[in-house]
Amino acid sequence: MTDLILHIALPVPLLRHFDYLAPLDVTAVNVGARVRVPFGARRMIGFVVGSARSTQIAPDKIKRAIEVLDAQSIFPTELWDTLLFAARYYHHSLGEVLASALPGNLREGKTLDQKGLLMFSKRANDSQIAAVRGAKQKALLALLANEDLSETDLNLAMPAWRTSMKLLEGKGLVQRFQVSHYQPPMAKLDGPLLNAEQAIAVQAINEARGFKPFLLDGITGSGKTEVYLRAALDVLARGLAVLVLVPEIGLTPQTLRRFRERLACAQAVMHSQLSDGERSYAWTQAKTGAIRLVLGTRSAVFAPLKDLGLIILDEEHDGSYKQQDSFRYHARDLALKRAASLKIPIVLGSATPSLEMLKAVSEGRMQSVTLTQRAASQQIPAQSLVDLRNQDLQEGLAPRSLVAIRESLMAGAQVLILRNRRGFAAKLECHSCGHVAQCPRCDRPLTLHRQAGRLRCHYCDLNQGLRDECSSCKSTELFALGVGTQRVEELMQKLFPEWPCIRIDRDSVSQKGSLEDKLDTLQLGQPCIVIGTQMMAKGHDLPELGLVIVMGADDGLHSEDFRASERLAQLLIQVAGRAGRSKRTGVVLIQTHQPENPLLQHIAYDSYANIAQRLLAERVATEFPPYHFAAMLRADAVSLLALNTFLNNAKAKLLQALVKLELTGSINVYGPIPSGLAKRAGRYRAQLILIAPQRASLHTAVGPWISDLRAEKSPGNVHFSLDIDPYDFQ
DNA sequence: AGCACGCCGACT
DNA sequence: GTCGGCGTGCTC
Repeated sequence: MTDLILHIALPVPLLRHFDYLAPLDVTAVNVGARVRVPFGARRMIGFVVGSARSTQIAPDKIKRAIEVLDAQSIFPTELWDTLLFAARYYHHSLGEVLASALPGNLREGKTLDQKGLLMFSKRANDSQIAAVRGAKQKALLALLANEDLSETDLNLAMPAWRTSMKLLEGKGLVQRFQVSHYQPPMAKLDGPLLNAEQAIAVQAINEARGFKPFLLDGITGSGKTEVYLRAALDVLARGLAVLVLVPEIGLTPQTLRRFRERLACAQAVMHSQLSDGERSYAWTQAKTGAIRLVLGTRSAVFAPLKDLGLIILDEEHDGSYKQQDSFRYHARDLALKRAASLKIPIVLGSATPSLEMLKAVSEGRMQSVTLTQRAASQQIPAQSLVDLRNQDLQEGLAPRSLVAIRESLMAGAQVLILRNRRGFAAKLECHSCGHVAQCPRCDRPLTLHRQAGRLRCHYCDLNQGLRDECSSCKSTELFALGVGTQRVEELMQKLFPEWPCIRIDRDSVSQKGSLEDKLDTLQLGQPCIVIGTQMMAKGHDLPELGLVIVMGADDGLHSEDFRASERLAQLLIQVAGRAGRSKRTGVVLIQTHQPENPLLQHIAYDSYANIAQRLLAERVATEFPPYHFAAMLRADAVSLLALNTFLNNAKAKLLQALVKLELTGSINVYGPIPSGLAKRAGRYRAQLILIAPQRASLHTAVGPWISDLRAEKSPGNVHFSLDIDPYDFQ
């Protein structure tokens, strides 16, 4: 009797599996089961991807697996198929892909049995409650007054509740316990009447059977969520489960609240801020079918819901669906793949759909349903461009903007100053005519290297000194674009000391619950100034917002990133939607040095549909996605020389391979291009960009190429990764 | 990715 | 004399 050989995928960045002898007592294993194995000097959890009776591995090298952890595959078949596809498509290690689809507990080999969810129960009488001093502790006791609550409920009800809960437990006023099957208390309210467009959308989705992708193209305030709720209701009534994806953690509590109010079924959230216990609980309960609706961010696309009948993905255009490190998957694309694998409908919603999905609609691969009407009380905000040329700016703000801010505050409205995302490489712009220094050969903006005092082209070797005057209008007032909005907060405090100024960006809201706290403050409606980045444009309701000032719009017009103008259009239209939800008529002022720029003109005065058509035509002409297909080899190293040597070598290898594969000319290779962002953690970064008219030829060439690069030891300790369908071209 | 093995500088 | 720096090589 020969030993059973197991093919195991391990969570290491190696594009192959490893063979092991099955444990002595094991005669059969299922594909997809987890296995504990020795690997070098450590132990790891891997996944069975196959088995055999013989192996090429020498008998003295092969090791025996320690134990098989699951009798069955830990993944539902349909999810397994999607994960296999993803590993192939993104040229990523299967073991890492499979591990990334599991909650940490299960990834580390914990057993699948349900140990239950942590619940909290009040054990205090009225006199004890009266003696409690802390405001947060009092609030917690009030929440627990009539019902026991789970961690999930508490996260929803009160940010940063854990410290106060610990104190209450210490006094014996609260007790914790575990339950295995928790049914949260659920109300079921009737929804509002649908308008005609919503009714058509709901009917189309509810009648769909089999794989059927919908693009729900609805302007802000047109009631997309109501359509999601009705579609979910129908699917749940048929005994099937629903997966809802949103781009940001910040959007989960308010969205979950709406789903909880309306749908009577067990629901759970899945996002990166869950504790290990919460995460594996939600995962396991979804798998057994106890939880019927999962609401989550990017990684929830792997939620193993039993009898999944509908996927809803909100704000489809949002870049946060693309993972930006290690396993660089796009949750929207994998959601589509999963829906296809399950043969179920999927609804992608947005007020500003991505060009990829608009192209799919035009080719008949996706059905478009549109919502064009707003709820009656909401008005479309007035947008206009503020000409910055030759203006006397204060920290980048024009006199007209400052006047508008004062007027708005005096009228009792809130003001949002939106800074475009940072991280664009600096450019040299003329304050007099708005002209940005260009490379004469490549027709692309030159990058300003301030320390060196040089202007460089990232697409050719042009490297010139700074000019004293604008090449277009001879003005000598030149300044760096892409810098200089940091001190807006100080200026606001100086000019408008009687009104509070709130800064909302990654740094200021990194603590748990801090964003919600700030948003709650804003919803109270007191006039104030908010300085925020693009996260402010996402979904939050600000009823007293009367004025939005957009700074740094020009950065989006002069970027190496071909997607910058699409993103700028989406950002500005989304933020205008925030102001448009206001009870007052909103005003949006877009500051620019190029008021004649056609894109800005269209953003300010035209519809997104028309902008998108123009951008699509541009992408055809420039041979960029979605009409061509892209991949990117990103690399970083301590030494600039090692970095460029590696990328040049990689480029040469690819070009050689194309000759061998008779694919010469079918892939354009650009680079090495230095990353638009400053070097990070002391390492220089650069990349090669691959653009091909056919997806197939790109994948044929890239597969062997990346394996080759991995096999070859890179001198100078160069790190690299492959990004298929990159979102960010910086 | 880890982790071990291996060959050169400032510490008890 | 040896603790430890991280270069490079391997993992069934």
